[in-house]
Amino acid sequence: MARPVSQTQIARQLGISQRAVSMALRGQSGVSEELRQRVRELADKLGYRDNFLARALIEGRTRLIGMLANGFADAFYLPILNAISSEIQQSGNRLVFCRWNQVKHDDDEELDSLLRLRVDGLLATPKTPTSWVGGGYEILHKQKVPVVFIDQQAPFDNFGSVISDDIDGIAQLVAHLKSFGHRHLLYMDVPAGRPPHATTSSLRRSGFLAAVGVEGLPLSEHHLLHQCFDQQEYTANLAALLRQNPKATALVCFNDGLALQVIDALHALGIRVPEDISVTGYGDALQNVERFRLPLTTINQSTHEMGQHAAQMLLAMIDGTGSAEKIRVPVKLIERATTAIARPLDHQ
Amino acid sequence: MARPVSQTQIARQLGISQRAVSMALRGQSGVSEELRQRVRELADKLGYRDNFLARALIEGRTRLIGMLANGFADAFYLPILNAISSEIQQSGNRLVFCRWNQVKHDDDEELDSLLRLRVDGLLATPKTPTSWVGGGYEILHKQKVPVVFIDQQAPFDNFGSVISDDIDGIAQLVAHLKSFGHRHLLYMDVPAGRPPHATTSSLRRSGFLAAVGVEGLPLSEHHLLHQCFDQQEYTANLAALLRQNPKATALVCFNDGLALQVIDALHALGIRVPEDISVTGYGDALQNVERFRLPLTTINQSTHEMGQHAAQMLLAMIDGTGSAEKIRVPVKLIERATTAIARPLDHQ
DNA sequence: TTGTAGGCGTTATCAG
DNA sequence: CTGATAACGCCTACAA
Repeated sequence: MARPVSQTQIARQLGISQRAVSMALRGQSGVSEELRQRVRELADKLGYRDNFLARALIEGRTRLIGMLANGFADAFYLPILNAISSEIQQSGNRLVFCRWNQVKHDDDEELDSLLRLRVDGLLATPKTPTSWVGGGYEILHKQKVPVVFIDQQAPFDNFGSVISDDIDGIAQLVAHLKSFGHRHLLYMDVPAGRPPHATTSSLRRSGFLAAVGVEGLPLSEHHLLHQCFDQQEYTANLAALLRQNPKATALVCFNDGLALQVIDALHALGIRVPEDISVTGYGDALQNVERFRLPLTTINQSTHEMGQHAAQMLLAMIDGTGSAEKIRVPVKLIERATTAIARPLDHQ
Repeated sequence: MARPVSQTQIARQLGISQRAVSMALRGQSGVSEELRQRVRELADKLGYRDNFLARALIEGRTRLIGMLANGFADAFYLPILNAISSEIQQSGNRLVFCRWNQVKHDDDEELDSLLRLRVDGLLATPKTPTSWVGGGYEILHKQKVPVVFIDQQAPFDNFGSVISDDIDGIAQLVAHLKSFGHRHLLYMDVPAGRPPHATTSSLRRSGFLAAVGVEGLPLSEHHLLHQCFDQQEYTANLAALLRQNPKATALVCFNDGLALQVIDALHALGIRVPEDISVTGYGDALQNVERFRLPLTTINQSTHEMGQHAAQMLLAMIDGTGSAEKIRVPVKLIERATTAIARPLDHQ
């Protein structure tokens, strides 16, 4: 690919200065109308396009927005990405999409790469490091690059964040189950402290404990089962948990994906959902869920709005009309088919 | 956001030339080891990062790859996007994501914006214009920007393309239905010539006609029903079509999404699937489809591979180790629950 | 109305 | 081994 046409080339062909070309093309005064015509014509003929990089170098802004996320596999993030790409594009900026490094446990490489690109701002669903200090995010923080976290608490004051109300969501689920007569609930979690879900995981777990307390329900010593990705093994683990908690009639799962795994395990154990045990998901991330054999009762997180909020906040931070806020988007319970009136069952 | 540290600033602080800093940081010979140390230390301390824009200006390449697509809503493209983002990132390039303009009927604005950014290459699932000449794509063609089309025939020799074998896919569906004893098939299409599906639509429709001929099945005069997005209206249209074709026992749908709509319409008419009428989808784009009440028989298009092929081809075109190819990815029939042995039914 | 000069942050080509 | 100096494509002063 040969180098594209530059203003200098046009100027040379016309025997004029490069500056005249620049002025003419941008419609600024300082060039005769006649010369402007000639410049325009030649530019069109040669297929001239202004070089965004060169301008960015001068202006000190690139109109590039970094977007860091865990790929496009998780359906939960799709409405968020959709909203974001839409907002960013409308604003005349461009989205540089950056995937999580699937092996490393931080985002430092990706952040470095985005920083070298001189993005004007960053939207991120970050991996959660054990500590935010000393890592790539602290560099953004110090350099005052506008950053908005999505689905993750902001670790610095000058970072914006858009999260959803996990505590309230879990509370709604627990209240819902209680209203169905459930008294012994168990919480199904993802592996502790592991990305991608580290923050929401701890929030929902503690939210569960709090909600159970508020509702005055008994709390089992073994109220929690961590996910493992071998379905056989998970089924065995779940069987053991139910044996330890024979009165349990409802399982509150960290998210929709885990809920599906739990339901499969229950079915493998010959336990019916929701007749024998109720199950709840979280996120309402499953597409076409109303077509499922067993549509999941879950919490909807208004993901599209989350994306919109995040993009708009970031754009406002960049052009100085707004500052970093912490936005908490409300959630709502979606009652479908995996929860029902409690019917105590003896697991043995 | 203040301007980030530059080599010149480092040089000034150290009282040396900017060039020395450049050499030192890139580990090139021409600088004493001792000076290199001092440069490195100060650079780290100041949080120096090389400016990609400046380098791109000189090198004439940006390591930016444009990706033009219709957002993140259509599940069919997600594995493609996933594969692409993965490949691009591994290669040390970055993806600039560009959404379709939802109102215009061409991609010219987006292409212009990408061209001004000087992307090194473009991956696209383009809108299909009535003519490729005179539009934005012809400009890329003339300027010899590496381009790979996905799920769309390439209109120029120097464009690569990765498509899947629609003709064969439809043929497999027709053969499958015939083996179940179906003789009267109808084809359900999307609105003619309308993006996003213009090309695949015409391919599948003609593939259907061809396959029906090859299999020696009768072809009704009214073999086709176009999608409309009002479900009420669509149901009425479908009822009319079935009245015109009382012998029809199988409906071949343009894609999975349409198949779902068709199934809903059939159910609204009190027609059972697959007992009364068999329905096929296309694309295998539905997530968790095995959990549906009615898992769809469909054609799997190996979307992940399509993305990989496209990205790898584009990267090879960019670095000159490969050229534009036309890749046709094979498809395979996935038999699930919406097709069954034909049982003629009188629709009246 | 036009041209010249300087700079944005880099790399590359020269001399010294 | 080092330091000016000129690109890259563009913009903004300033001078003509």
